[in-house]
Amino acid sequence: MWLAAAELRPVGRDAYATELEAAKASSTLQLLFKAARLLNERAVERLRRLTKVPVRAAHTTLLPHIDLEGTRLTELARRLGVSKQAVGQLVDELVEMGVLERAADPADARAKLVRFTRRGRAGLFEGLAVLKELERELEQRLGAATMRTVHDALGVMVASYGEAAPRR
Amino acid sequence: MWLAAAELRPVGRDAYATELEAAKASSTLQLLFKAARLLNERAVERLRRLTKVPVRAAHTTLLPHIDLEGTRLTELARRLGVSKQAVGQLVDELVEMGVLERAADPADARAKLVRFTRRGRAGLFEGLAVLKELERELEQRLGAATMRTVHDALGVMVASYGEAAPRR
DNA sequence: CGATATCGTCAAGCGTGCTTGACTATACGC
DNA sequence: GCGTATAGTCAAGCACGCTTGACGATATCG
Repeated sequence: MWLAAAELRPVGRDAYATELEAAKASSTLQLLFKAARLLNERAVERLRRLTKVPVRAAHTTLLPHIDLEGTRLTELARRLGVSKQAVGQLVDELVEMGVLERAADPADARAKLVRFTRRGRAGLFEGLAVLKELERELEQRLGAATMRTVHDALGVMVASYGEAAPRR
Repeated sequence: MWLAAAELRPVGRDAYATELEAAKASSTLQLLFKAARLLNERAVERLRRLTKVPVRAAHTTLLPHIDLEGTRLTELARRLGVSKQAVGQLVDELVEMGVLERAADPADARAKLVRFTRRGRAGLFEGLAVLKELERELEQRLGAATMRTVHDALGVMVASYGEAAPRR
């Protein structure tokens, strides 16, 4: 759109040449943002349609941090970098949906272990299957070698820019 | 974390083998989401520190759709796929920050053209510079060839999964 | 001219994802 | 046993990014 704009203004074009150059040079990151947003939308959309569970992005962020034997709320909050109350609400919703359950922690009577229900585990498989399916589609378009390069590059990016700062 | 969990449960490990496989296979997309989130955070953070303008993600989504000669509110809403009222509020904030201004549209007395102020254009340069800087950092880590492969792959992803559905 | 559509704005409200503060129950160190 | 820290919950509230509805002003078409 910037390019189009500049083309409409023959006067002053030179003044914006640098700008356009910069815009073009920066497009890899803009592409990254856009690609992530689009793929995330597609994944959540497919999963919702598949499982009839009104799962949201916040839930899918939470789920991978739950260990199979169960994880304490406080620990989840620590891993996510948010308050335990915030996580508590997400867990409430997922319990309501039949995905998670709370069990007493045998090691500590104050604590409860948040863990998957049988149905939750099944849904998890479906969720992973959805991601896998999207990845297969991408791999068909991109080729295995490119896919691998992209994978490794993304790994480097994540490693370079670190994790969410832990809270309190 | 799934891996660690499975390792703690020697019994039942086979039952989760498929799951773990799926989780590993799906990690390219998870990496994509994480990389996009981290890089976006860094970019907004640097820009804010640099310009002292409390710019948010919603603003940076809006700005690239504003043509240099100015763009109507309705047109911006159409391009973004949201209501004109929503865009109006973002524009209000950016006007308050001194980044944008509203000018009468000579072609239509009902309409106003949203466009950059001088200072806004300067800030835009800085914003692009920040992205460019982040990209340079990445390119140093990844190498030019990989960077180019990633760029093209992201382009394919965006093209494959299309644009935001236009509203009304 | 008049009917109708469009541009921008005012107002109110909602869902999401968080926060802080306060409180109970249990654990643990001295 | 007692003081203090920790796990989870209840409650209230906030910022953000949106929405819908209504309206005045201007444009456009017949």
